[in-house]
Amino acid sequence: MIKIIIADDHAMFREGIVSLISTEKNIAFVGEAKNGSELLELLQLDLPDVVLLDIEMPGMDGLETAKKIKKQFPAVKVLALTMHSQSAFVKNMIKAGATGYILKNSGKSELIKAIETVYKGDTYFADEAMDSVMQGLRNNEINDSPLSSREIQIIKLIANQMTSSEIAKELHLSPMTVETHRKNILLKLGLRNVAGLVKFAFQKGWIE
Amino acid sequence: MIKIIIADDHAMFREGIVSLISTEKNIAFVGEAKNGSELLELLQLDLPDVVLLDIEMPGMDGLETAKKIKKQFPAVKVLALTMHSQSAFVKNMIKAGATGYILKNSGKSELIKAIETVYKGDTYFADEAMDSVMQGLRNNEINDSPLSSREIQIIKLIANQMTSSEIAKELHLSPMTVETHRKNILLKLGLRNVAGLVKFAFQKGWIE
DNA sequence: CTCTTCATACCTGTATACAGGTAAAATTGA
DNA sequence: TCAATTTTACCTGTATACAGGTATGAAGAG
Repeated sequence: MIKIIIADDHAMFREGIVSLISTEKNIAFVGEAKNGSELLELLQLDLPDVVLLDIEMPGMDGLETAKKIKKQFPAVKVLALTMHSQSAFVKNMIKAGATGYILKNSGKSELIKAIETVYKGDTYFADEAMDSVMQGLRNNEINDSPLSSREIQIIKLIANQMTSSEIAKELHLSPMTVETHRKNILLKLGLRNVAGLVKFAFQKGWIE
Repeated sequence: MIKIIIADDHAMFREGIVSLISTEKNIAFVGEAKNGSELLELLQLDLPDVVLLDIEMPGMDGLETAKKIKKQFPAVKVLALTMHSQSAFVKNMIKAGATGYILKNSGKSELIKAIETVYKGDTYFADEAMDSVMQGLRNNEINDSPLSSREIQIIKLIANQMTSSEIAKELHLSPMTVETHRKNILLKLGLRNVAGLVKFAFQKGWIE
């Protein structure tokens, strides 16, 4: 019997998945969480074999949560569950310790297969996700490091319609420095311009 | 017996909801669609009472789909199903003919209640959605985006990281024309640059 | 049939962003 | 403590965006 917990901010989705899996005899839900911190609390009470972890969640997101799980409960397998197949998401989740990655537009059979595979200690990655990573590697060469806190801070200000020189004043930096950060961010994320930056920030939930 | 169809691009979510509702004796699924056009095809074969319509879908989105349903099959009730409670989403769906609006982070009981309410011919709107509309009205949001359809089209392309000249090629226009549109958009909305533009587009729900 | 908005296109500038480097403190982690 | 990363800062260009105009044909509303 595989014990699993789901963490997703949408109740309807959680309940749907629980219902969908309920017919499976060798898989049982032992908990539901609507965000990362709630999940970590649950883990302290009862350890599941696998965590179905949504990447996009308000508050502590899937990335942070996965890191903490792997630190505090290394035995628990993390199966990332998301709508996006972008390489940055996938690579970050792998780094954070996820051993599986599937998309919400895959069906029940793939979900179950992924859970069983991850449970056995193997890795399971959706084809679309792997394709995306491969393509990213072909284009991007070296860069896949996540953003630093300074870079995130600057993204937020850019999204607030500020220019580099305004940001420089705000943070008591040289405009050159801000430009360098911008450049590095675009490079790391494989984006072209502010539009991509703001879009990314929105999808990350850094701005509303 | 209430006959319903669900339209959502995520198979996992669709299957989950079908499973969740399967225990209900007075509600039966008669179909599933992964986008708007697939849904319209299904409607030509068999008319359900209620359509559970996800707003965010690739290709023909929920808004367009709802309009077409109301035009071709006015008897079918549309219950909008989404993650967002922003007033722009809600208002647009109401305009498009939806008589219900619930969020994906509400639970099974609310979903069923919404389906039954809409089926009876009444309207059902999630509290969060109505609050958002009210707050929008309290501010100055009455001006239902004074933008023309061309301008909206261009905003979407800008948000897609395209430059003016690329957009010009895409739409078979002069780059100057695109620049003029950009300028007018910024002026109308009181924004400064692309960052503001993309942020606005996100808040309006024009991009995901 | 006017009046208005829309979509189209152009002009002259300046400001800002982007692309390609280099490099050296400061900080962090193993 | 030593290596890696982060944060800082600079340089040289080119491309793009932004600000300030003007203007004309077409479509729609009154």
